This record gives sequence, structure tokens and C-alpha cells, in this order.
Amino acid sequence: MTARTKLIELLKSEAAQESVLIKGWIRTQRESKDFSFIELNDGSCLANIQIIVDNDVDDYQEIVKLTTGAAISVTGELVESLGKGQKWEVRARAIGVLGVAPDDFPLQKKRHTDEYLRTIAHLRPRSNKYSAIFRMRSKLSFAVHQFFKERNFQWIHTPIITGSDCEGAGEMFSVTTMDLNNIPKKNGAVDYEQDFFGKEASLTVSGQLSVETFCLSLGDVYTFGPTFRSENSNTSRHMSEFWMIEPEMAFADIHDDMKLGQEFVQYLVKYTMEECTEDLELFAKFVDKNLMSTLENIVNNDFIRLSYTDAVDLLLKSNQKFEFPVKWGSDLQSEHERFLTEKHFKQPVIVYDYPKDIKAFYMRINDDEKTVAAMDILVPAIGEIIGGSQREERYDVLRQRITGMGFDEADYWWYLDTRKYGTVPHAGFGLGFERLLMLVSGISNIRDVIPFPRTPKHLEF
RNA sequence: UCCCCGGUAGCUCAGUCGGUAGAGCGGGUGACUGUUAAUCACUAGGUCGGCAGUUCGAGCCUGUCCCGGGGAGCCA
Repeated sequence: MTARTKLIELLKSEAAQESVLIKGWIRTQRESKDFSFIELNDGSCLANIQIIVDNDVDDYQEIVKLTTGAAISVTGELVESLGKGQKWEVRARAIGVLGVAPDDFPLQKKRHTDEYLRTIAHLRPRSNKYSAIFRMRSKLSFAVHQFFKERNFQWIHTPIITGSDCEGAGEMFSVTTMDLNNIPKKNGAVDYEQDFFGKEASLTVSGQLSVETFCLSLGDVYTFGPTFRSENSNTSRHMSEFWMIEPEMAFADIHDDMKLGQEFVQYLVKYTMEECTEDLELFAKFVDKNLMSTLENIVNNDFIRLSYTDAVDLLLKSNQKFEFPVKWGSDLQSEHERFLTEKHFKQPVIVYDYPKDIKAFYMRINDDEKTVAAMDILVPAIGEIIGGSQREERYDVLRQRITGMGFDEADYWWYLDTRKYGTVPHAGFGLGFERLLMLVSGISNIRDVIPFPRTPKHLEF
């Protein structure tokens, strides 16, 4: 019995092969007088293989009626193609029908809009563009781990369910086993003591606080997993469920953090260019004509680094008309970030040392006592792809920040403990994996780089 | 959540001044061809997003709701 060969291997074949077995889905069929062409794809790579079916093959009349989308197995001979456009083709000896596709199969031999394909998210990976992005997603996940492994970072599996309501990165989804039609109450308030965990529980919005404890023990660490935010965001770059990568380095400051962020983005872009060439070509050709020059620009140049204060000065002197005024102390608006990265510098920009009042409590206060050692990496078209900071490692300063912002320091006891016992300077950031995929593919809507997007009012599939 | 744009055949769209529905692709049938999103001919296919209103008459005008896209905020 011959084993099934995947097309990615078969198409690389050095020589003709007497007997091969392939399985996949029909992309298109063209019927000739005495034989028929079938283009088959099995998802292992972008390319199809052409199959020649002569009319003396068993059940020929049934085979020529197969339409786009049908699944078949083919045994035959791998031969050099007589036609132009492909090196190899399979001359079929026998074809087995695994699953027919009736004529209402929603994917046609033509370009569909992303909006339509999103309504058939269960079938869109059978299209060229979506199979390409999901192969790239898989390969880049691997590259994330490879990058950190090469640098001796440890992968930490921080919890997805959290009892900590102090992660502070956004609105959280509640996790409960209580009967929502009959919620236990005590003195008018929800009685969480009767819930599964005996306390209020949520899905994580960030693994950072947890992973910091491992940073201050294993040294350099990172998380890579799903993250959940229940903000009512309706944009092309936000989802309720997304994957985030959060490295955290011990004995490191904000400059080490910026360096790691740049190296990480450059590594992943370079990896894409070297390891995903076939899929990348599709994006460069059909999705974003400037993709290759964008990627080369990222790989070949240091990211611009400028402080928030310098960025504000630059924006004020730019003579640009902005809808929102530029003012020291206010956060940069999207239009300001876009100006910096798309118009002024035309490359990725790292803005650092933001006013402390617009940033989170755990970010380290600088000597000027007005700014914190925070940094955002901004890229053209997408905006913020990385947000990070050096963490406040000084016990007393951190305690004051927590209470000063109106939080209860008792909720942060274990976090404060890490500063009480053997504290060290450390820094880290969060990178949105889907935003990175947008960057390397040119795909402009984040819902199109994840298998089944979750956004407000959307939980299909 | 706010602002702007859109919703017409399975898909992508056109539809003039308010007068009763069109194309390409896809499907079906046939022809032709080592073809390449093949080509050619014929053919089927519509509650014009829902509801209400104006009008003799609404795909077109008004109101409202639903859905999609772009932008903004929140952020990765």
C-alpha cells in the first residue's frame, strides 16, 4: 500500500515517480474531449497539483461531474507536465471520491471579498489567501518560541482564569458557574462565596503580573497564549479574544526592552521572508503591493527612538492639522501616531518615557518624577504593535503608586512581595500576535488573521 | 459607544427623472480545446436587508430597526 504524499513534498520531487497517492480538495476542473484536468489542493502548501484523468479511468463519467470543493484521492504516476505552468502533474490511474460538493458550495473559482468569506469562516481556509495566512500563523507561532529559545527565555504558562481583578489592562469577562437566572445574593450584592471558586473570577487580560514572578526567579521568561478583553471595541485592530506574547527580562531596563522589541519584530519579519516565501508572494501580489518594501524596511533599519516629549515637540512643529490638539500630558492620538510612523519617519517608531498620569501603576517612575519608563512600538498602517515598560521595582514607590491610584494594596500582596524580597530591575512588553500577522501579510482587518474571530456581538462558529 | 458610507441573483456589482429588474462570474445543457480563474453558445435563477409611511405608482423619497465596511475611543 502506498502512503499518502503531501503536495508540499510531492511538488519538490526531483524525479518522476511510478506510483503516488494524493488526497485533497478539487479547486477547479477543466474537461477536455478525451480527458479532464483537475487541480487539487491539500492545504499543505499554496500550490495545486494538476491531475490528468483519461476517459478510460474507472467511473470517468462520475469523475468529470465533480465540482470545486469535492474531496478525492488519486493514485497515479508523477510525470513531467506536457503543459506550461507547472513542472509536475499526476496522470491518474484511479480516483476515489471521498466527499462530493454540491453546486451550492460557497467558494467559487474567483476572488471573494473578505467580508463574505468572514461569513463562511468554516470554509474560508480552503481559499488561497486564508490557507496562506493560517499556514503563516502556524509557522510564526513556532518562530516566536524559536526566538526566545535561542535567547534562553523560558515559556511560562500563566493562568487563563484569574481571581485577580487588578491586572489593570482592560475590561474583563466574568467566569462563573452560578445560575444567572437565580444569582445568590448577600445583603443585596452578589454572593461570590457561593460561586465555583468562592470569589469573583475572570478571564485574563494579561499574563504580565503573573509572569513577573517567574521573571524574578527564572530570569528571562515569556508568555504566549490567549487573552480576553470585553471592551466594546469595533475596529479593524481589536478583538475580544486574541493571542499575546509577553516577554519579561530580569536585570533589564527600558533600553534593553526597546532593543528586545525591535529584535523580536525584525526576527519575525525576517523569518516570514525566509520561511514563508510562497505564501508571502501571494500577499505581495494580491493584498499589499508595497508589502515587500515595507518588510525590507523593517528588517534593514533600526527603529526610530524618540521620547514622548520629543514626539510632542515634533508634532507641534510639524504644522500638520490634527483633529485633536497635541499637548504634553495627553496621550498621543491615532492620527498623531500615524503621522510619526507613516508620514514623518516612514518606518517603525518607538516612543518612550510617557507622562506617568496616562500610564499603568506598575511602570517605573523616572528621575524627573513626571514620566514613566514606558515604550510603545508603532508601525505604519497598524499603529501600536508593542506596549511595554520597565517595571517599578522599588517596594515603597510601587506601594505608593498602588494606593495613590485608589487601589487596595492588600489585593497586590504577592506582587508587592516580589519587590520586598530580592527585587531587581526588570522590563517587558506585550506584542499582539494578530497585529504582527497583519504587519507581515498586509491584511488590514484583524478578524482575517485568526481562525474564528470573537468581537462584540459575534460568537459564530 | 460615537461619526461617515453601504445592503439589488449563489458571488461581485450597475440601475438615469419615482413608472414595476440588468451585467459579469458561478450553476445547468451543449460545442471545442494539453487546459491554466480556459473559450464559445444556450438556459435557469430575484420578497431589491426587515417593518412602517408618502405616492395613482417606490430598488429609488421619509422614519425606524437589523447587518456590513471605514474612521474615532479603549489597547495588543
